[in-house]
Amino acid sequence: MAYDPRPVERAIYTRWLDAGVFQPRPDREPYVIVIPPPNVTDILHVGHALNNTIQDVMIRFERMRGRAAEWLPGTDHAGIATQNVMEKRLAAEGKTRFDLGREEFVKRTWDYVRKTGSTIIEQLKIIGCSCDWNRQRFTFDPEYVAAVREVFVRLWEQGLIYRGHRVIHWCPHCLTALSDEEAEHHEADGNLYYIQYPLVDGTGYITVATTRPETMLGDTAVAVNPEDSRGRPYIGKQVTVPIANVQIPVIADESVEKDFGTGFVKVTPAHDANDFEIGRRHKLDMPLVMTEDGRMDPNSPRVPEPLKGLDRFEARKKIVKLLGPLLVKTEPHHHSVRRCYRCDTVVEPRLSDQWFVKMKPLAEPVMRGYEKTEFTIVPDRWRATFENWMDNIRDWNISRQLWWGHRVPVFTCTKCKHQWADRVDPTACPKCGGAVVQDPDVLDTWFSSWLWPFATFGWPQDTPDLRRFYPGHTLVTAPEILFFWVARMLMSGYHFMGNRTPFRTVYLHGTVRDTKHRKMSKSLGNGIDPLDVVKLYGADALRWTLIAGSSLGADVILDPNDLETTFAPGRNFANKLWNIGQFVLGQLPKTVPAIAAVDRRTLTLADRWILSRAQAMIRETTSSLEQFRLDEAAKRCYEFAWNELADWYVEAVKPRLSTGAAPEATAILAYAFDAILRLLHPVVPFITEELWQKLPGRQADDLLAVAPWPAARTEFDDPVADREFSRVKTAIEQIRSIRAEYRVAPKTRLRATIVARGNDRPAMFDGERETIVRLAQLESLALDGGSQGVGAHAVFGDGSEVIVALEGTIDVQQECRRLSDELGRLDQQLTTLAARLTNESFVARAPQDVVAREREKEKAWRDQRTVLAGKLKSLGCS
RNA sequence: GGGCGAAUAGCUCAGCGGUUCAGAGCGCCUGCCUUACACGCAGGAUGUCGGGGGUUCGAAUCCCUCUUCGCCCA
Repeated sequence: MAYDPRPVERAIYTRWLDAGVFQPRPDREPYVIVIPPPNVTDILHVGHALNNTIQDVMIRFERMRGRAAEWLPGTDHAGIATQNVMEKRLAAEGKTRFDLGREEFVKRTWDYVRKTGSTIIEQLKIIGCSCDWNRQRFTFDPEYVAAVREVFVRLWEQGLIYRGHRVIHWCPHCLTALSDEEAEHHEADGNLYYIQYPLVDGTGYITVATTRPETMLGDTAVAVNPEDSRGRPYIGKQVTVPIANVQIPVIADESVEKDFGTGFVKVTPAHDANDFEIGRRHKLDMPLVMTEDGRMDPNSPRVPEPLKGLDRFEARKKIVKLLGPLLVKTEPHHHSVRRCYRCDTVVEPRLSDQWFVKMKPLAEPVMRGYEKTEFTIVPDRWRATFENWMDNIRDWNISRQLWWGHRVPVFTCTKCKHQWADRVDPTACPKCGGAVVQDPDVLDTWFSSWLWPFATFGWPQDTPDLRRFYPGHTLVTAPEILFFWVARMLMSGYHFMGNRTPFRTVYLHGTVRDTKHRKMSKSLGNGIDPLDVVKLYGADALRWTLIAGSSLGADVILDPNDLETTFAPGRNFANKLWNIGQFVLGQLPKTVPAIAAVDRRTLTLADRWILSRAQAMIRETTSSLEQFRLDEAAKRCYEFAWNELADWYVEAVKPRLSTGAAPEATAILAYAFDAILRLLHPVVPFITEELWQKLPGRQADDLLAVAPWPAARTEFDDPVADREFSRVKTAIEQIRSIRAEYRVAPKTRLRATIVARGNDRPAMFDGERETIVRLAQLESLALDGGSQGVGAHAVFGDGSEVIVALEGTIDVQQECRRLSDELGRLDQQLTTLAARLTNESFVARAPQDVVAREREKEKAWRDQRTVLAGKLKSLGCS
């Protein structure tokens, strides 16, 4: 029967919730993760699933290790995104936010958020996230709002917030300013337009090159590099801007690139950040020629009649036409264009007044802490990127021209113009008693989420939570928001929390992409809905596939068009685990001896082997998780469960179990299965919990989610058993291989002989005789070296050999070929080995243990060769 | 223009100086419903580890360079 996760998962999650196991236990050392808060209007996509599964694996691991695991969940209010959603909804009613007015708009948004804001939170539960739901936070919780305001006022008082008049990134669709990080670079194919500006003195023209002709209406100069000899005769002269029909000077400025275009560039200080700097240096006028929504400003005297109110891209086309012969050349030009990260609209650089945070004073303590490794970034290839950004940090534009957000707490007196930031809304000017107006803008959403690691625990109050859970331990997120969020959290943490880092490790995971390596996105329609996957194959299968399929920091490639193939690894493994469980549980009596009570002298080789393998698995899995190598941990468990426990041990003990009198076997089976369930629990929590509940000896309120993490028992380490049982496996595999090669029918039982080399080998094989007979489908197994008869031969690495009796079916020719192929392969290996060992430099310069190992290898191979050659001779092969 | 990363089996990826190291999963081929599992079992095939140069006794693994792709920053 195939495993059906559906009836299991929901019930298990409810049990965990009822038992309260997701809350941090008292009196334990905390282990803290704060969730990267998803947007309150978001629905779960597979990127969230990856991000949160990684966090869940870590938190479950540490919880089982006995830590007070605190995984704080929540959402952020997502200013631009949420406002966009609301405006779209209003548009469906044929309305705009301006029809409603600010107050009503915010009220409606709140209604919407209250209704739908828990969607993504509920979805996290479906994929098994073990967050501390009692401490769920929202960046608009009253306490959080107070924290944001406190931070703003403190920064204001510290002189770290200022009003800046400069060119910023403006989104004409969202109608707000954006920070540098929110205006994303995109490669684009455009044109470079060469335009002639006539000299006022009538002596000719100056040709400028531009990618954005529509901005020429706002030109206030033409600039040329002072080093550029082509420009010298013209500096100081006046030219006429075509179409706008205004006269502007030709100036010299060092920032102009001589190699770009003609060497002459137009300067539009109000619509280009570089030009703004030129304008400032030369005290140029800075006229805006576009409206906020990206149309040519009808009220600007520089915009001629036919262009008034025209969209900027329409205006570009029209201007190109109007220029006529003044447009001397158009050439294709590949360049980078900034787009709004929320709506993908091409960003318009725009001169305006905004609130900025001075970043240098905030960045410096972080970098000091970074140098002292108070926090680390994994994988560490991101270090360079982080350092570069921090070292070249630029001030942060925090004002947004939105309605949905934390209102900027800056107040201005209408009478005396006094301006200040306040913790409470003032009723009158403290200086003159005049009427007061508040700044209409709101704060960047990141200006609230950068406080997440401490504002969620009650800051600025000195709460017990804050004392206990700050600083946290691990932050798990995508590299895309390293600057947006991670760097800024570090800054706020060091600044407001006594120079202490908010977390020790920043774990940056990869991006989920489709098979064409494109980021999954709604607009491309190449996304995978994690809930579809859960419905089809279960949350465990989803989690397994994401975790086992992505190594540290690597991108995850999934095929949205073939969920079956994509998630087969997880589904198959869950099914396998389930069936191992069905078998094991079916075999175990009501009470099973504790592993510590087992008399080790009575154990078989297979028993000792699986116990030894279990210890190796415990150590390696634990160590991999400690190093954030979740994929390695998952795969190591897979290997034990499937390739060691199921394929070999379970098969080996079946006969003993069927006698009903093998207490050691049941104890070992129970122990090994219990261990694998514990180690796998962080990755596949549902199925492991379900199976674990059914193991003998469980109390009604026992839960795997809070069961102790296994510790390796050194008394079961058994290198001899590891080695010897692998010989048994080899013997079985060789016989199976011979069977397949000679097309022996599966049900036919054969006689075989093993001629064991080495003093204790015969006894060792004798001890596992039953296993070999059973798993190789033998009729009998001789170990005395006699009665070899006619048969197929194989020689192992240690010189032991096996002969499978095949009277009648044996083909001597084929047998000769098999064995001489084998001999040829060995000879080739021996040749390279010999070359190495006769190489004086190797013997002299390679480490002694390597040389010794090579010598041993040579001896073993020679023995093997001798046996093989003898075989060939006795068969009469030429 | 600067920086980072990737290139290994048909696909998705491990391995990142020395054990038969050329691997896993999926796919493929052959044979099996062996009473836990056909989402399975057993047996197989498949790669000049992107090209070229170098360092080393020894290189998928380190260095240089080229090509292709991706990301970040100007």
